[in-house]
Amino acid sequence: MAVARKETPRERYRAQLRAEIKERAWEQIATAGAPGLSLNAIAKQMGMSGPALYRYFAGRDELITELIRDAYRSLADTVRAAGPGADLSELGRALRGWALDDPQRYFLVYGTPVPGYHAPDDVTEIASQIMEILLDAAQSTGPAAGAPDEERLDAHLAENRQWAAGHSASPAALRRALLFWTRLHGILSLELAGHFTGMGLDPMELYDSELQHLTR
Amino acid sequence: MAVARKETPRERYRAQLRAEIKERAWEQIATAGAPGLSLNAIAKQMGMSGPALYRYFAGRDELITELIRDAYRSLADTVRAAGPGADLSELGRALRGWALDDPQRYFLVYGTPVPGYHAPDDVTEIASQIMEILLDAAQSTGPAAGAPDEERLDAHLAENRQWAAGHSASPAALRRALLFWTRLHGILSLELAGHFTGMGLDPMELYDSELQHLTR
DNA sequence: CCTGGCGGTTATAACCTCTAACGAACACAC
DNA sequence: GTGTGTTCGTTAGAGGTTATAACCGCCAGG
Repeated sequence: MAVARKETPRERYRAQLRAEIKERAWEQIATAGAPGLSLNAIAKQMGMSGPALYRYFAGRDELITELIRDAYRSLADTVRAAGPGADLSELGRALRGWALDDPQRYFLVYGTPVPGYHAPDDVTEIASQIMEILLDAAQSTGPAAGAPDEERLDAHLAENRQWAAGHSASPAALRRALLFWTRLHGILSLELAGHFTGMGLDPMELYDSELQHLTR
Repeated sequence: MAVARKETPRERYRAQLRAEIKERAWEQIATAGAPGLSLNAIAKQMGMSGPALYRYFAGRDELITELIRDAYRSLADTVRAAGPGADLSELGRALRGWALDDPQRYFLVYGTPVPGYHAPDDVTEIASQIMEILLDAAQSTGPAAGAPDEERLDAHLAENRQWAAGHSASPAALRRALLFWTRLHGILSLELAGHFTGMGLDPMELYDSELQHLTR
């Protein structure tokens, strides 16, 4: 254990209130999306008057950033919980479950960014942790070499692999991890945004097919 | 020619002003995203006072809806201009060019939706026109049958093809069109959102590889 | 005990969307 | 040419937001 000085009641209260604020924020986001989040409404909901929340968050941006951070952490925990030693199939199912569980949380991570916004460092840190788990799974899943029409991409990835952060994955594994990410995100993103509704097809069939193709 | 009664100066003026409002709106969206669009700011920029704009748009929502409509039309025009008779490669390049040309326009079509919002009918009409062009290209591009691991999906698509609106594409072509859509969107969406920045890889290599794989 | 920090309050500024009421200018009929 | 009605733009204002400032009371540690 670390030093972990006993928490003062004040600190406990403060942490608890911050958590409740975030709880309400998630509820609001679930029903009105991130742009519909209102500090004032949260405060009113909690029985306090507007500016009180500024004791706990520097402003709306900091609250949203905190929610994004939590969303990233939640995703990392989810894929971690599927492993270690999980293959891409399990990771894919875990990802889909996480996305469907709270679409707005997914959009907080992978949705339309605000042009000015820049993610804090620890968020990109978590993102690379996720990528590492993905790379582990990708390496232990499929063949180590690619088909002829994948040569060019594999060569590019072999030369530009700094995003893999020293991971020992083969170029083919790098490619699989990357395609896992982009392809599944493509389907999930369109599905959650409702672009499949009315088309009369089951996105899960598409998803599973892609997943099977990635792990063959 | 249709009857096309001569436009009155009033109508001309009105149309011109509506166009200018939309022009300013696009500028704002490009720099601050859709949630940062402000009718007041547009009015001030144009030298009029706030409520004047309500003569031209019923409100912020109608303006945004109109921009979404224009974005869809622009995308449809772009893919139409690549054809007719364009194959998936050309369509893919046209799509990427269109997306990179104005990322926020792309996000207006495929980005995070506002939970309450429902697209008007003519927008879904345009969407199905785009899908039809895609299906044409998909049918004339690859093989008519799928690999063994694509059987299940092809069967599902053969049974649920109402989204193809009576198009005569083979199940394999349906699958190619769908994967063209989801896979390329996956890459474009992540690229435009900046999720590749700092990874040190070229999204275009990934994109081209996927495109080549789709048309092989 | 008492004093400083913390949590909450109200007031206020500066935005925003949107409605209402008014005035001016224009187009059209006569 | 004159009247009349529609349209355009204005200001005023209600009600919402974020955010800051000033103030007050309470709890906690010295």
